[in-house]
Amino acid sequence: MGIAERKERDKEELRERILIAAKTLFLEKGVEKTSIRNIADLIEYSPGSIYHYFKDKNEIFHSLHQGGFQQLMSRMEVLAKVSNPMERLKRMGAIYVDFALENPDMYDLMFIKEAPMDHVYNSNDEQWKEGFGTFNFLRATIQECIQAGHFRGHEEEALSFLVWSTVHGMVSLHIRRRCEVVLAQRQDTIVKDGLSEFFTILDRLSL
Amino acid sequence: MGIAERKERDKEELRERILIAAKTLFLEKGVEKTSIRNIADLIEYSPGSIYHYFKDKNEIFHSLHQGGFQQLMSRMEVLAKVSNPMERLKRMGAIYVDFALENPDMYDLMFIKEAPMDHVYNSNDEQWKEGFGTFNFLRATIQECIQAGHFRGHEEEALSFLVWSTVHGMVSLHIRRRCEVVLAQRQDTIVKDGLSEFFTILDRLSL
DNA sequence: AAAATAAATGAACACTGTTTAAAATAAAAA
DNA sequence: TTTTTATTTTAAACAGTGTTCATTTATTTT
Repeated sequence: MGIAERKERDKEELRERILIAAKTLFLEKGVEKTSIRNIADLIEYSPGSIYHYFKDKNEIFHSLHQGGFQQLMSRMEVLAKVSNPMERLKRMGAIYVDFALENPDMYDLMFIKEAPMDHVYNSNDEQWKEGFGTFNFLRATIQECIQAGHFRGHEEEALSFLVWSTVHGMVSLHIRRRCEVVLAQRQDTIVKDGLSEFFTILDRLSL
Repeated sequence: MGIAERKERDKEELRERILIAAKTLFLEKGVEKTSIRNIADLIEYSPGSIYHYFKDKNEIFHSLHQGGFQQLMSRMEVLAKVSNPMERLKRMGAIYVDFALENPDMYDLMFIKEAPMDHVYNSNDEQWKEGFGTFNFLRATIQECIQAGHFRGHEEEALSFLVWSTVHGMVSLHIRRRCEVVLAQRQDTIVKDGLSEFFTILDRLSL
């Protein structure tokens, strides 16, 4: 009965090759400008054959996007060892920004892109609950900060939203290229610089 | 000599009709999914004729994009009367958020939607840079705040980017409905609440 | 009325995502 | 081994895209 299993493995392998090719091209020239024919060319198969492994182009995005939340969550795991909540909060922000800058297309799919990904957020997708978990982790950390005497006068939920918004705002303006004209001469460092300004503010709020 | 002028007016009128049709469709189904043929159908002209009034699709987007900035800029004009820079900064944030919440589609077009036109951001279009006058106004205001003794230890440009990012982050997460799952019970107020948390932080940084 | 000018058109080109009937290949059964 | 069955891959086709351009249509000038 090893033949059926080998066939299954072969099929899974080609599926994986499609995903790798798609990811390569998405990162190289963007999702919209990558065609099914481009992907097919790269793996040396016909365009039609891709539709044997994925329903459509969106399903390829979705498949890659699932991996995205898993990646982000696994990056956050090192924070379990950071006992100081303020330190944890800052390192959380750094991990979030790093992830976004290193995987802009993935981040785009996860937090910026609209319509075709709506079903992801309405479904009981396990990976989405992972993302939900990330925000709850932020809230818990901020709650700890408050209990430790920081952020006096602030409300936990709204402050958590504000913190999330701040890092999301920076990386999404960068990813959608809204700071290129306005901050042309320091495109590469502006997000990191903004983050360090944010850390300065957080430190000042701790006193 | 009134004939030439009438022709000029007619031409300008058709140009305007193209823009209105494009705006309608862009906001309705997105820039990428709106075709030149769609626009032509709506104004009951042939697709080719649109190229008599705009170099390409990018130029149509560009034109609408600028109009949005002009709108936002005109709302900011009342701030000229606010002499206290910290007060001006806060009211600027409120105007920005209000504009975004009242015109989510236009905001989407201006700051969130994928901007397919590379040449726009790479060009040294003077008029385009005018569109970003709002950001320069923010920078000037923060510069004034620093000169008045606020934001000690902060760097003006990076801080300006951070402030912009914070308000952009909140409204864009709201517009793209990323807080619905995570903050289901206070969708309607979370942006305003987040902004008020932000104001609290700004006040604390003034001391 | 004829000539010159400007505007609008529709067909064509090279792309896109996706579907599908047919062909090639591999596996199972005779 | 040969035939039948199932699967995988393909090429062609469909309907769409942005854009170009020769041709037609309408308007203005002579």
